[in-house]
Amino acid sequence: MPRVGLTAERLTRAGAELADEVGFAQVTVSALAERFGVKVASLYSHVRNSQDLKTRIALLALEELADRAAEALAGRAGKDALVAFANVYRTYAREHPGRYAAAQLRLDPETAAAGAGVRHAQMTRAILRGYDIPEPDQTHAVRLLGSVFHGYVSLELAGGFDHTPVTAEASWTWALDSLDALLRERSAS
Amino acid sequence: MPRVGLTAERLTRAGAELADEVGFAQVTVSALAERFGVKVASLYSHVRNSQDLKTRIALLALEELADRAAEALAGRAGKDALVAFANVYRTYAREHPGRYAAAQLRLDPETAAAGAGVRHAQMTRAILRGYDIPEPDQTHAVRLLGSVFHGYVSLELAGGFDHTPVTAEASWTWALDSLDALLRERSAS
DNA sequence: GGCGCTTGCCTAACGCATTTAGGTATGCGC
DNA sequence: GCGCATACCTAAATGCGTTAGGCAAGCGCC
Repeated sequence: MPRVGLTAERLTRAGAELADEVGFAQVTVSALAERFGVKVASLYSHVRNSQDLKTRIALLALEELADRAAEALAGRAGKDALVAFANVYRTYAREHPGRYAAAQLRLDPETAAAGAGVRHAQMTRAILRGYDIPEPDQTHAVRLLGSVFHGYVSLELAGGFDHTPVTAEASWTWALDSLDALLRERSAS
Repeated sequence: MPRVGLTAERLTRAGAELADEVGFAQVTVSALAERFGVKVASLYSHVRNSQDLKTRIALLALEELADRAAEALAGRAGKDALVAFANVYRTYAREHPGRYAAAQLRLDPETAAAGAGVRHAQMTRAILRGYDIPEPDQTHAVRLLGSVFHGYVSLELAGGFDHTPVTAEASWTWALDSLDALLRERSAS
């Protein structure tokens, strides 16, 4: 019986792919073992348990998202940065629905802090630099942006925007235009 | 062995309570049977399977939410209606986190259409009557409102707004003020 | 009050996922 | 070519979901 060469990272990546294919909730130790042509128990040498595996996938997704967002933000400011950043989230969720669902996993605070969570917070705040909004409004604005991005993407992914002549694209653009106008309104200048 | 008097409705209500106590994901046929002091198989006379049970809980939550929202909207218009409606969602999610999670369950289209989903859509649109927004902007606005409500509540419930001096309350009020201003801006008048 | 019938709840059994304990053999370093 | 670490295995326990079939509770009827 040849050695497959499992590692925690390979399992995590394969788990992420599996999540995109069949949904994060359907990611199971058994399914992953089958995908590698290996017995279930073998995975427990590399991953503590099912929860550990899911946490790793969540952290991978958060990392990937943060990387994409950082690249999108580079060299942009103002509305340009806002739109680019927002589109990273939306595109990632559409391309990788399973990973996006994984990123929503409730992590215990230390795990979240150790991961890319901090980078996300910093980047959202960075967008607002172009709008020059004083505290505490800046924190309010960070939360509003996060809510709109996450809320819109969730509802769209859940199919909430189907069955209407008005496209999800158009509403997305409208929402971003509105947010931009709103932030300019709240600017200190 | 005395008859307990199980019905689908009693199971659904108990399931909803259980969801609020331990989380929707932890609502299981076994746990529910134990709560009634009854063997697991007995539930299958009243509920088709685990999925059916979860669907019933989701529909109950959607119904309750719609009822509360309808009551909040009665006799209100404009920003008053907006704030009241938004607070119904937020308060419900805080009081009944398990039920709120249940309401997010992916339902097949016919089930969703038969339930309270339509009422929710109609009520969100009703809020906008006070702002007199023409189509297609009205649809865009409906989606933006839904995104903010759902997104904010989700993030707050996930603990995303802890660990800062700025309270979640203040940001919520700020967000609603901003939405009101934005909608007045887009009004046809 | 006794009779039968519906049906609420039961026991028994199977399938599948998770997890642990302990065995085997592979292939790297010497 | 040898030894050792360890990658992967078998075996077995546990727990949840689900189905099939049985017993008796309590209602309706006389």
